[in-house]
Order: sequence, then structure tokens, then C-alpha cells
Amino acid sequence: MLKVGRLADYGILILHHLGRMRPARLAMESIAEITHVPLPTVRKVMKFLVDAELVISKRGPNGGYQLARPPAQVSLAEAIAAVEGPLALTECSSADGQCELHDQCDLAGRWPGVNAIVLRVLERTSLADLDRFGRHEPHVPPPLRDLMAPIR
Amino acid sequence: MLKVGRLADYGILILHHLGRMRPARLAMESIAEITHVPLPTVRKVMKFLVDAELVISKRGPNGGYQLARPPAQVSLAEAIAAVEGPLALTECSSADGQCELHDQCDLAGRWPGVNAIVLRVLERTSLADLDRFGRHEPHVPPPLRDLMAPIR
DNA sequence: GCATTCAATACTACATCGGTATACAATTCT
DNA sequence: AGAATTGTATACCGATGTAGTATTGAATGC
Ligand code: SF4
Ligand code: SF4
Repeated sequence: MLKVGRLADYGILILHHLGRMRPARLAMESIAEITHVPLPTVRKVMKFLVDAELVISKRGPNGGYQLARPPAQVSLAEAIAAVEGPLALTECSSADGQCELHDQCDLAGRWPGVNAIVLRVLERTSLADLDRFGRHEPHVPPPLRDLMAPIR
Repeated sequence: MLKVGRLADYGILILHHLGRMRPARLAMESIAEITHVPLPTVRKVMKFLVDAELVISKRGPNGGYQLARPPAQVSLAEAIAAVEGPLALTECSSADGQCELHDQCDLAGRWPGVNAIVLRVLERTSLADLDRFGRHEPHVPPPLRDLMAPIR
């Protein structure tokens, strides 16, 4: 598993679309139509994206949403964090949360390292990079190429 | 977020302990005591680990569990997959599941690439590597060093 | 002022997950 | 054989979180 929630998934999907339209503004209803995500759900997601300052909103006639930065400067890590909160594989991964075992656990201090690595991967993959992955024919973005090298 | 479930967390914790004891056998009750994980929960986790053939079990007096392979040959990816199923960031990440948007979604074919990359990271981090991460002083395991290089 | 469009809140149905209880099967030792 | 030990299997429960919905309110622009 280790899956990203549906809402975050939608968030990325929407951000991606906004990226293609940039710098045009897109109304919430249009977003729902294009992405086929139910409107009320879009509403909820947009709130997160605005709060995270990933998109700029404007009200009134001809209002809508607009990607705040070029797609190449928006990482998947940011997008996911915007919707689901900061990446934390375990409770003790980042600013130690509230794991009751924390004191007696051998692995307590060791997770942040792992966490940092996968975070780094997501940070280095931008919305623009997503396009490069192509449909069913993965093209690894430059910053990650060294890691993937032994794969294909 | 993007967190690994508590059960998988426990699983790794247990595997790690078994690794230190190897090749000794450890009874379920002992595992519960040492790791401070509630016994019934240990019971549930062990089933997954046995099914995945990560540990070998033996019944009867002086029975218990034993790590099937050297800790350096057990990856976090395997451990997590054993408990939570195969890694799939989104529904369409691996063998396309059942996302109703799949046909009309621009990103449908693009996730497997991302998925493969983070999977690769978890595959390259073994139980033995966990130790090297040290407490609060991360030491990146060799196979990932190139990726982390620009960080510190 | 009025149409348009986003913002905020509250709520519900549902799934998943962590955790528990209980009955059962296999192994060893005497 | 029989008792003690240890893992296996199943079924269940309650808390938590998630996806989705509804309603009402506030800002913008003409
Ligand atoms: S302290 Fe141990 S048990 Fe608690 S979250 Fe960290 S690794 Fe898991
Ligand atoms: S098809 Fe689109 S919406 Fe469905 S899981 Fe894949 S990315 Fe998410």
C-alpha cells in the first residue's frame, strides 16, 4: 500500500491541469468538468491548495483559480503536503509526534533518515516532470536519473 | 502524511529485532515483551511476515520465529509489502486497479513511473541499513548516497 | 444591485485500521 | 500416550479517518 489519499491525488490532477492552462484562470466548475472530479470534492481540495499558496484564487465574475508558480517549480511533495499534511512515514519520522513507544523503541531515531530520502524524491519531481513520464513509457526526470539508472 | 501503517511499522520493528537475534529463535511472547507491542497485535503481524516468508516459524516447546534471511537482504519495501500489500501510491500506479476516472484521466499512465522510483528507494534500504542511520545522525546507506549527496 | 464565483462550516456514510478474544493445530518432552 | 508449549486461524469490535455532500456567507465586478 503506502498510498497517497484520493484527495491528494485529485489535488495533483487539478494542479497539473492548472499548469497546462497557466496563466489562464479556471473556474471551479470548469475544473470539475474537465477533471471529472465531483464538484463538491473539488471545492474541498481547492481550499487546501489555496491555503498552501499553490494556487491563487479570485472571486467574482471571471474569477477562478490560477497556478501560483510555473509547473516546473511545484513539487509533488508540496502538492501532497498541501492536502494531507507534511510527509511522515511514521509518527517518529519528523518532529516526533506522539508514539507511546517512542522511548523504548530501537528505531525511534532512525526513521527521520528514511523519511528524508523519500521526501527528497518527491521534492525533486515537479508537475512538469510528470508530463515527461509519458504514458506507459517512463522517462525519468534528470534530477533522479542517477537513482533510476540501474533499472532500465 | 503518506504514512506507513502502524502494523507495518511494528512489522519492521520486529524484523529488526529478529535480525539482531539471528539466527536464534524468539517466541512470540518474548517479541511482545522486548518490543512493547501488545501481544495480540504481534500475533497478527507475525502471520503476515510468515506468509511473506520473511520469517520462519516453528511450533512446540522452544519454538518461535527466526528471520529467514540476513538483515542486509531484507528490504523495507518487502517488509511493508508483506503487511500492507504492494506499494501503490495511487490506484493506477501498479497493475491498474479500479479507478473510475482512469479512462479520462491525464495522469493515468504517468504514475507508475513515480511509483517505481519511490519503490526503488525502499527496495534499496535494508534492515541492516536502518542501523546505519544512527540515532538522530543520519548516515545514508551507499546505494542511496548519490541521491542524497546534494542535501548535506 | 445583482449576478457570479470563491470561502467556511458542519454533517454523514463508509472504509480501514488497530486491537482483542477464542478456539484450534502442531511439536516436543516425559 | 499425554501434558505442556507454542504458533495458526477466524471472527469480531470500536475508534479513527476519509470521501463526499449540503448549506450558508462573503468578496468581486459590471
Ligand atoms: S517510535 Fe518506534 S513504534 Fe513508534 S513510530 Fe517510531 S518506529 Fe514506530
Ligand atoms: S487515474 Fe487519475 S484519478 Fe485515478 S488514480 Fe490514477 S491519477 Fe488518480
